[in-house]
Amino acid sequence: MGKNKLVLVDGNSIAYRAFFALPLLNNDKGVYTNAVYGFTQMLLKILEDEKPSHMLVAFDAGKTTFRHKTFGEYKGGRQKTPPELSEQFPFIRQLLDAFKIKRYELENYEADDIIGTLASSAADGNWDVKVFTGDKDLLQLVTPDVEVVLTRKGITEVEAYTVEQVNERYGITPDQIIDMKGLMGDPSDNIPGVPGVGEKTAIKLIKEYGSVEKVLESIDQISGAKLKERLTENKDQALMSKELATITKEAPIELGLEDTNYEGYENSSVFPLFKELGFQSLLERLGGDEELLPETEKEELNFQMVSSIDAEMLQNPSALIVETLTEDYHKADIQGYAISNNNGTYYISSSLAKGSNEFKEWLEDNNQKKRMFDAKRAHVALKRQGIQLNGIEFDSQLASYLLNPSESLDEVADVAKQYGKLTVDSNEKVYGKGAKKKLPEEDILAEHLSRKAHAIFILTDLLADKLKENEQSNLFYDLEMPLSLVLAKMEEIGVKVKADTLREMGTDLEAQLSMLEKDIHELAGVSFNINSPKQLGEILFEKLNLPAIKKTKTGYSTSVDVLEKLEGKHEIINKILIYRQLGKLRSTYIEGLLKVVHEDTGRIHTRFNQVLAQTGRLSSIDPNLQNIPIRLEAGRKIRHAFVPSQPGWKILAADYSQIELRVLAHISQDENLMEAFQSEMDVHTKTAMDVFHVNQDEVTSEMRRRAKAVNFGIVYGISDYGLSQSLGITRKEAGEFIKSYLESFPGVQQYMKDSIAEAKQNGYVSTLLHRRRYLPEINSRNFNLRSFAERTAMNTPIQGTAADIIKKAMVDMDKRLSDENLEAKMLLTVHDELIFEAPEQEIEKLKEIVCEVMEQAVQLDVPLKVDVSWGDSWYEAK
DNA sequence: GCCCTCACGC
DNA sequence: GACGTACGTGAGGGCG
Repeated sequence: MGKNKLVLVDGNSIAYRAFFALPLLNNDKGVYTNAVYGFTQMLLKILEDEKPSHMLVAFDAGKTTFRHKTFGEYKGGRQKTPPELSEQFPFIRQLLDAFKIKRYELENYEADDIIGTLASSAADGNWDVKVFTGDKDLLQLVTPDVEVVLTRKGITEVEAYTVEQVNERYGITPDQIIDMKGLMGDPSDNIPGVPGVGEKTAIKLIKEYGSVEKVLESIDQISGAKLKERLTENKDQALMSKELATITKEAPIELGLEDTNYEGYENSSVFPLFKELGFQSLLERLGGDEELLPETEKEELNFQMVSSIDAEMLQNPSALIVETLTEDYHKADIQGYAISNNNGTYYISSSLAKGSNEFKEWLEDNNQKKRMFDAKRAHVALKRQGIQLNGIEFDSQLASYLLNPSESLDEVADVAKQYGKLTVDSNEKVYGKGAKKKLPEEDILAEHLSRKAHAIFILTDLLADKLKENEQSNLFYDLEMPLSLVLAKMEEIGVKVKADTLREMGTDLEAQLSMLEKDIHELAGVSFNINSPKQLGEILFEKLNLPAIKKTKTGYSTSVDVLEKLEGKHEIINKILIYRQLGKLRSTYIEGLLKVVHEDTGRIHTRFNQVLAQTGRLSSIDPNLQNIPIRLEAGRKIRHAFVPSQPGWKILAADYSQIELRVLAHISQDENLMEAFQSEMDVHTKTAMDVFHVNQDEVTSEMRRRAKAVNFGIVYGISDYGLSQSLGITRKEAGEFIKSYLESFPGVQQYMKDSIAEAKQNGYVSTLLHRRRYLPEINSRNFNLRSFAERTAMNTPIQGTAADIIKKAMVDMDKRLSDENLEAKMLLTVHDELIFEAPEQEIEKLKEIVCEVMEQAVQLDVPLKVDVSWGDSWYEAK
């Protein structure tokens, strides 16, 4: 017989976590629901992941407990539970009842004690127990049969602790947790401990002596006069603290393990409560699971599977679906079409479409307007069938991205669900996923595509109105829509890559790597997989006994910053660093790129994702051509392989100089920063002068390096912690740099304040061209979430405006190239850089045009500056 | 198939 | 005082 699975939940703790992790949501009746919502998410996750046979949620009861007899001030000074949370507890109880989950509370005892008692009574070997809580104190309950799962961040991100993991994290056994607390105390429960003893000292002492009692017996042997004195003076307090921290396993509870038996819940009792609370998304989440809910009625849609194509279908305007199943549309076949317009909705099979010249002409007719979803995909797929798609009036994927970039809207179903009433099944539901993905029967396909087409036809007006309301119509029609076609063109052209050059570099790397591997294995005295952080960590920190500087949640960290700190301590380190660097080049850039070079043309066709990045930037996949190495020479050589596609042509690269800082100068109107750009100063030197209060000729290279990192931080919105990491200094020092920076650039400081205020006021921040990013967490009472939202509020207008500018330059540039009848082709964009190929005789002209177009893309109050270079490869164009 | 760590670019 | 900290994509290992 299998073991019983008992899940015990610390109800108060999880409710608190949920409350502080989520913004203060309320439902349409004005009742706060954030804690209930978070609690529900956690419950669903537990039921799904753990599938418990037994389950119970324990709550604290009343204000005083048996511990108050020991120590009257126990939990003293603790802030009162916010009323916004208190009022949610009745709903949490209702929720548990609806889920048919047992709940329990006991006068004079805390939830911990109920959990401790039940967990210990389940120690007969027939039970697997999991305890869910946000309170680290409960780690004392861990045994080989009992795991404690702590919430990490948000609600549903958790970390399970076994005996080994407690030991790994604290270096002590679970039952020594109470000894640790006895010495260090716990401010949140007002447990005093021994003054002056914190976590580090407590662990050290417990590791050495085993328990509080043993420590107190051995005070004489302990080094440090001050510590001795404190331990001596606070003996009783230490013992009492340990007692307070100890969870009882003998609470007089009136229910036994069998009473916690869990048999699942019924939608009929859960759904009405969800509805009352306004948990629409959870309703849908459960509703989407066919096992839990009978199929929801889809509204009727009249569509025709047509056998011939005629004018009735080819209306202006129409919604058009060009269906592809393969993710990479450069390779995808078209599986079928659907058209929806005022006359009706029609499914057209791909074979029928292929034979119809009328249909082809309609697709290519710029005057026949098409409403679409991801038009770039259709454009590229059709191009390979010899069809030039024209007349794209509206791309609802782009529109919904502009309306809210944080919604991930990968397919028509997502947008339909969010904005419309018409039900569209997800592609996964219709086609399956992974290895099982396949075309359904044709009538199913026909209905699916028809529903998509119909949804798009209806959604277009709705989305267009919303864009107008947001003053985003220009952004949509004049920037993102034309840009999608420019990107389609760039992707279709592709960039020529010399596979032979890559292969030669690969052979060379191979030789170096095998030598390094041999050396590393010899130095380690054993053969192991250097690419495995786990094995590498064991070799470095256990076998070779090097000091472990940092841990990840799964083991030792072996990242670059850790290894760099160990350089000089052992010969092996440097070799590992080089091995890593070269290994990355081999796998990601040599092998990775070779895999995607098109056999016939020798070109690489990336895909730019125009609807993903929260800031408005583009991203690039399959392959990512926006992270080709440049910083280190060994990697930079990869760029030798990127060459013009025709003899006599050159590669030309144009990049904006300091575009983000120029944008910052413009937005903030900071006089000091504007002056720096107007006088064409080196901005990092200028920053160093102001931050370190020195003259230009006193700026050392170290000062400039630090100033550059500060500017980097400003541009990317990193925290003092982030800056401290990148400079290898303390967080305090990093904080002081930032402070000094903001004093030197008061306009910037004011901008930062204003931007946060704007986000609080409107709920979003925006860029020069009205791109938006919503920041609901800006008002969160969770420090982390709020801080993150604040940094985002400061940073997104800067990065997003820079993205606006280069996108505008791309659209303008595409037009200029054709107006001037140049053969030059735009190939790539890397955030602040555009890459072209052109016949050598066009280079001079191209340089001139590129500079003009990029620098004049928008008018700022500081000049935009572009650096251009060209050569026989991307490497030479530096 | 999914998660984690690591590493590359801006 | 907590907590984990710019945005992306991709490779490899290790687990189920």
